[in-house]
Amino acid sequence: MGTGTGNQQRRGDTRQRIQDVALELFAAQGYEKTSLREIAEHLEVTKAALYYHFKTKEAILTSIFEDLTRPIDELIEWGHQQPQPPSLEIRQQVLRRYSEILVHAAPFFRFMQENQATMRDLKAGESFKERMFGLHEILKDPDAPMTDQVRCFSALFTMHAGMFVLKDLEGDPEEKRKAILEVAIDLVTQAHSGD
Amino acid sequence: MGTGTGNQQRRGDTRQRIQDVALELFAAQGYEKTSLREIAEHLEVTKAALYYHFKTKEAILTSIFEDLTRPIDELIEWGHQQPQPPSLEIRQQVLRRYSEILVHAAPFFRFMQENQATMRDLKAGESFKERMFGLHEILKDPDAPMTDQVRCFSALFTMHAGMFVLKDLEGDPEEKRKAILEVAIDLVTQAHSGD
Amino acid sequence: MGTGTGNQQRRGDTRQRIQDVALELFAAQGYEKTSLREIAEHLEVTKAALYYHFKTKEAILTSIFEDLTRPIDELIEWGHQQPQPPSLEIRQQVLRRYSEILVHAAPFFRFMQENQATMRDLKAGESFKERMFGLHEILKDPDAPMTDQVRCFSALFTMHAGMFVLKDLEGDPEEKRKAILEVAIDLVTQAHSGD
Amino acid sequence: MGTGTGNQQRRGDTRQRIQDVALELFAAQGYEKTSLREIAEHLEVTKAALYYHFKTKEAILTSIFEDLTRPIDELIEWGHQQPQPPSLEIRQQVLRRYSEILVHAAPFFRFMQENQATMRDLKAGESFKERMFGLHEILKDPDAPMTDQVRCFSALFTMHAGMFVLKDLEGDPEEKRKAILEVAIDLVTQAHSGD
DNA sequence: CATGAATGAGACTTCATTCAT
DNA sequence: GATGAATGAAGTCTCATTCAT
Repeated sequence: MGTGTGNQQRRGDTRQRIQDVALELFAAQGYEKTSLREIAEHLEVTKAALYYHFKTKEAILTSIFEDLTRPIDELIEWGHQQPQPPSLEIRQQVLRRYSEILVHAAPFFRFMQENQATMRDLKAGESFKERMFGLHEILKDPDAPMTDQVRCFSALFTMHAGMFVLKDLEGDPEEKRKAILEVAIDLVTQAHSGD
Repeated sequence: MGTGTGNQQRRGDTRQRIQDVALELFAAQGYEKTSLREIAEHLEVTKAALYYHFKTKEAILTSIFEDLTRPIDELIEWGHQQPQPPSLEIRQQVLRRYSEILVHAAPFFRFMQENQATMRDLKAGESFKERMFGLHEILKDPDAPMTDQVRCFSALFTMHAGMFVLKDLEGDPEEKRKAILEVAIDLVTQAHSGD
Repeated sequence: MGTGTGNQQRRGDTRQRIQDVALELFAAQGYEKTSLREIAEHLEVTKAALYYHFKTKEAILTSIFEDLTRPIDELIEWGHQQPQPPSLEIRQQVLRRYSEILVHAAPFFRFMQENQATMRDLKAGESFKERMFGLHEILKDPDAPMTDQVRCFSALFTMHAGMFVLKDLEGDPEEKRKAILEVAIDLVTQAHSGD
Repeated sequence: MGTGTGNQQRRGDTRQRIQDVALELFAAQGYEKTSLREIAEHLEVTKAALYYHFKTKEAILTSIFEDLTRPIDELIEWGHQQPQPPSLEIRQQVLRRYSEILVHAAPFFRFMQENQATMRDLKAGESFKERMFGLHEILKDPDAPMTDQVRCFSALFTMHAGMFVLKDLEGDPEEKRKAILEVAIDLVTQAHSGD
């Protein structure tokens, strides 16, 4: 707040700071309702500075997306290297790992969840859907009945929606997270046992 | 509907037509990315005409919301008149009815699902969340363990997400819908039996 | 200039006034260096008002172009209805008429002459070239030698360039105009007599 | 060109390379529509590097102008050393030399022709007009009638416009060039003989 | 010789909204 | 019931330019 100092180690990390602030605001207000002016003001930079680091507004989002989405890619890749169809143990581990990923980048996934309409015609949106299907791919058994496939999807979505509900529902967050994961694991377990 | 009325049925139903077109566009592109100009053009009216029927853009959305959301209110009310905690039979019926509601106003619920960020600070958004909690209220048993409560939420979200997935997943739509309902019912059944 | 009045018969003629002011400024400063802000200020309107009447900046130019270019189209059409190859009398008359056209919309043609680079990739620019070729078409004899064809082009360009030179060269404007026309007519006459 | 020098010829000629690329782009797109970013990218340098070599964008243009315009200055100077009024032979030679000059720096003169509006308020633009009048000065006989003076101007402009037409008109380029020169010479010849 | 980072000004454009008719 | 005309605010983006390193 003082004048003179404050913009200390602000050297070379501007790009990162833009991403951070942008995500924060995108998550808080939505993508469309967040203007570049706002982002710039939060950073105490000019709008033009943003354009030095990113070609367009969408590019900011895309870059965030790429960074925060990488763990999912790695999870999918790992999944594909496991024997098919996946054992129950594998499935459960996929969910556990995914839960971990969601928690570590919660604001981002909340954003994705709440801005589907916006993302729909952005390249990043397409990629995200692909990743969801990718996850489903490694969870499901293609020869299982439709209900079991739905269960796998349900497990995924339950965890996503959990993100959104966690905030608005009473109870201890960590306990809720565990309950959600348990229900999700239960779903794939049932999908496995063939019920 | 009558015979021989020609296009005079277009008299006085402008308000309805605005709602229809607006919903169509909101669902297709999102709320923010749909401008009043666009809506007016689709209707071959001027923007000013919209303002004769609705005070603001948000009012259009709100009015749609109120119309399409009424069945949920009725469902909730019905639920509240049943003995508490609800029997399994009741719970299942709530889901069946809800599924029916979702299907009959699919574009609207798809819209709600994909525009959460936008809805968040609109009054309608708040109301929607309330309704979701209302449904949860009549599904859940407050004395059941957390996992069971999550299962009830999961049932609800699975059906919502189904709306979104139905389009992009292979398979017969009707069959998918049934599978989704089945999984949801299964979830509340487990919640009921106490694990 | 007094306050209060001044915007009298400004009813419904805004579109025309935009075109007038725009042409004036485009001619004085060039297309790119004339901003919509400037045009709006000259008219004491907001920028947004311009957009009520024209879809884009380019559309303003295009509309001016279409209005002021029509006489050329008519001349070309008239030319095409004459017997081919054209008699000397006809050729001379084409030039005389063209001279008339240039004088009556001098600022516009001066603008076209001085903003070729800008016009090149605008649709209007293409159309203009077409018209020039159209005029050449009705002036030239396709079987005459190359030099005679060049003479016809030269006649056209001499008149155009005249527009530009008239201002900066000493002498009575009307006299200069006549001299230019005479030289141009001379050129097509030579082209006709076969060198 | 030498043996074994590799790309070290790129040392110290950056200034020249900037001019080359800039002219190329100015000619292709116009001055205003060519940004320094674009120039820098074509050269695989940063914008800031341009500022090491030139003080402003306009300075780049000016420097090009000065280089490519020198032959005209020399021609004018040569013309002024000839007896006045100029003999027909002299006049013809002026045109022949000018034609040569135009051809050797065709893109530049094309640029000048197509960017008159832009050049108007640049110093370079003024200089160019002066040079054109300078050429006219050594071509014309001040005591001849107005039509003959126009003819001299026409000869000049015909050659300029030729530059522009050459591209878009059918026929062998070299043949067209000769025809244009012939017509121009014809014009000054007539101007000389007194109509 | 040249780059990386940033700025200030300003461009075109779109939007929701208003109001006299 | 609706239109024509306009506004004020704001948005995304581009540009020429600067300066410490």
